[in-house]
Amino acid sequence: MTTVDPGLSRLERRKAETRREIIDAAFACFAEQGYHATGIADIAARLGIGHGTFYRYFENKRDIVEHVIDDLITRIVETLGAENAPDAVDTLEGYREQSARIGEALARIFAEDPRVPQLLIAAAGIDDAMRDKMLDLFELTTPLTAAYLEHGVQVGYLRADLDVEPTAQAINGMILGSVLAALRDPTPERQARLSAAIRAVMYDGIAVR
Amino acid sequence: MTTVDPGLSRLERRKAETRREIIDAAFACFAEQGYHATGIADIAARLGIGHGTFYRYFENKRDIVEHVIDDLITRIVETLGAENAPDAVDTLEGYREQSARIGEALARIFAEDPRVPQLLIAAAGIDDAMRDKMLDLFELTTPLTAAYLEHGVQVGYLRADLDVEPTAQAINGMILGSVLAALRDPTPERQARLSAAIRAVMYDGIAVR
Amino acid sequence: MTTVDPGLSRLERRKAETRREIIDAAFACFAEQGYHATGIADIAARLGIGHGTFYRYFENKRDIVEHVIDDLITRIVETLGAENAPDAVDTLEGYREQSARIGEALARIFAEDPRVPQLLIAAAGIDDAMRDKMLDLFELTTPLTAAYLEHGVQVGYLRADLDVEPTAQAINGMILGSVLAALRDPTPERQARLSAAIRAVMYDGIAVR
Amino acid sequence: MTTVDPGLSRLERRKAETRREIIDAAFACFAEQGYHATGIADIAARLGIGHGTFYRYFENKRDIVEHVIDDLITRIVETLGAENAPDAVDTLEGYREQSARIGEALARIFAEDPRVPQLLIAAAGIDDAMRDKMLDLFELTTPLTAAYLEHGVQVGYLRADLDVEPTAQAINGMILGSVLAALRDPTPERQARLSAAIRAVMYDGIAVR
DNA sequence: GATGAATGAGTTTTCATTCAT
DNA sequence: CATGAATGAAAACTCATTCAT
Repeated sequence: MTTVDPGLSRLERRKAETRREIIDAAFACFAEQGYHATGIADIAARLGIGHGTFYRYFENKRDIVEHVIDDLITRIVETLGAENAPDAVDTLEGYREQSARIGEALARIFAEDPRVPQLLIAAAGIDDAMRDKMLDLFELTTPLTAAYLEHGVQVGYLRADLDVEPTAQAINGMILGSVLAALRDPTPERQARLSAAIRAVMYDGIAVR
Repeated sequence: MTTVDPGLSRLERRKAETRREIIDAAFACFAEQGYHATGIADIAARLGIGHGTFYRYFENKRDIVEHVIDDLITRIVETLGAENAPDAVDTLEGYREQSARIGEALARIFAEDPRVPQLLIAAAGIDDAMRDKMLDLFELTTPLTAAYLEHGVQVGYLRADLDVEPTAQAINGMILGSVLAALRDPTPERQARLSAAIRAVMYDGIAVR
Repeated sequence: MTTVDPGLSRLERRKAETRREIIDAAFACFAEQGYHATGIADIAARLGIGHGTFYRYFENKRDIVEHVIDDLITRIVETLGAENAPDAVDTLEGYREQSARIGEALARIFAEDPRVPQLLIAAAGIDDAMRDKMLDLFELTTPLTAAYLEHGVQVGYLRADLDVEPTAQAINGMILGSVLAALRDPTPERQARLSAAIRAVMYDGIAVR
Repeated sequence: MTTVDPGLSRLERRKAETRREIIDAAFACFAEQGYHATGIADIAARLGIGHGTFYRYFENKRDIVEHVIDDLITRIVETLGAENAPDAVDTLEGYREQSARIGEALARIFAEDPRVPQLLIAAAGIDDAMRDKMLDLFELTTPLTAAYLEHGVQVGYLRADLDVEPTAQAINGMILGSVLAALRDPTPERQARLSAAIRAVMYDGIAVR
């Protein structure tokens, strides 16, 4: 996914490639069996390398899981960032469409490969630092969403009295909920209904006018 | 917390008490150090009992964590159930107040003792069965919330076109988000703002009318 | 089996009775599950007594197995002794009949309750002292058999050049073999054929005259 | 004892060697202290290796004792097989000599290293499967001896009316008895007398003609 | 005297990490 | 540089034995 940097000697390139492979193998192992149930030997075996070799590329087990998670976070953030352009939208209609697009992008990451949310959940249980990293990831999305809201308020199609940041958090909570729901029932129809409900709540609220 | 049943011999009472103490000690250990970092010896040491004694009360490590989590879930569900009375509310205003009350009850459980959400998160990483139990817990709240919505629609103060169940999930997602947010920033002001924002989104939506 | 001594107070009689019951229960447990697989709790549970009570009657696990085995040996030796009367037989024919009778008595002990040889074998594996006790039991039969041979030689129907003691050992070896064989194939026909073969070897040898 | 297969890489050879060493060390430990009293740590310590290393070569304690015993049985069977050639003997005299040779071969195994019979006895007490394996070993010798008898009957120097198989069992019982006797009194004179007595019983019987 | 709750020594087993080849 | 053999810390779990009730 992340392409290997160019301009390196062949050896360095090969090394970076192996690192990549180890990260991918570790990702698969951790997601499938969990962090503690995964042994370094499992990761190495999946790649067909000696497990001593692993230690030439990563310090220790903690190190690799750190990299796996960071890699994952990078991918998620990149995906979000790619779709992210709050100031490119100037009407409520356009905004609704943008919301749907971002939702789809997230679905692509989370629902397409259920190992992704599984690993994120599992990671939160490794230790305090990891749990914090996961919470950070969740919090990190707040400003992204907040930027949209802010823009919408300024342009005038969102309520002027929005408490932007907490509102962004609330919205992201709904997205998180849909990611978790997808783990139990990943049928597209279900996802679509949930996604529609989220947008309905967001834009119209639930109260009768 | 849960009081020990009466009408038992002194020995039986003492035994039930010890079980309770072990569950509480295990809760503390798991929440503070995580499941894997906690040894049976740690739990026993915290209570000042021999670690062999532990095995007189619980089958094994898996057994105790199961009980700790089930105990926790019971407490949460009981709390929710106590505040739960969808048909006791007949106006939108009453409904808003009820929402606030439930939110506060949850805050009492989660924010008062941050070890509770910490443990729930950590538990999700233990194994597949535990992760599913946690997701179940999250899903379990859907019908509770849905019952409220359903009632509100019937009485007429909620929009007739609500897709009730997914909407309930969306709302619960916001609540989950606020629980997670509380782990990072547990200041009451922050919580209050978030809670207010959730209710604002719920009832009014974010769009300008 | 061994009757409880009379002339004791009621309490003493009760105590002796409980000892007997514990020995019997332990015999059953050791024979069925083996010495190491048997816990004191198993023995107590089989009797429906508390396992603390066990220690009022026997020092420890080693103590009980010692008593179980000694009890068993006593029973075997008594059985052998009851049939044993070398000087009551004065003809080869009578001798052959006597052999058959002893063989049957042994079969009654060993074949009737296969737990007996099973326990003796298992006991030999407990520790050096026990193994020696089992070997002692085997050796102990040598003088019994030797007495018969001696008598037969003196009376004149057995070969004068018999090296009595080793010959007795050889004969007892055949008996031991038949006990072991009975464990694998306890059908009476098989036992009868083996018993007949032993007597044929003993009295006639295998060589053509 | 069993030589390590050639034609292997140095590492493979070293590995096979270590396996052998572990089997030998385990043999010594089991024979000296018994199966249950022997810890994996004892076996490892005797070799000066870490006890984790043990688990690179054998699954668990049961696995190693299985190998130790199978190894022992193989050695015994090979020894018996090497001396075994029923049809190479055509006279009663040759037959008697052959018997003596086999007896000596067994004595070499059993009497030379008393740990061998000790281990076989101890093994019988490990569990049901092991006890059966030991009884199998004893039974396995029946057809070997029976083949000799059969041949002798056909050639004509053994009684035509022999019930061959049970007779073979009876003879093997005598041999077993002598093995056990050797454990208590391993003096060669004693062994020689017993061996002579066995042959006397076999060929001539004990009765006066 | 009976009981069974408590205890902890002792064992097996796993696996991250090191390092000689 | 890759390898996997070796290692031992660490953890779960059992059960004989003690002793307060």
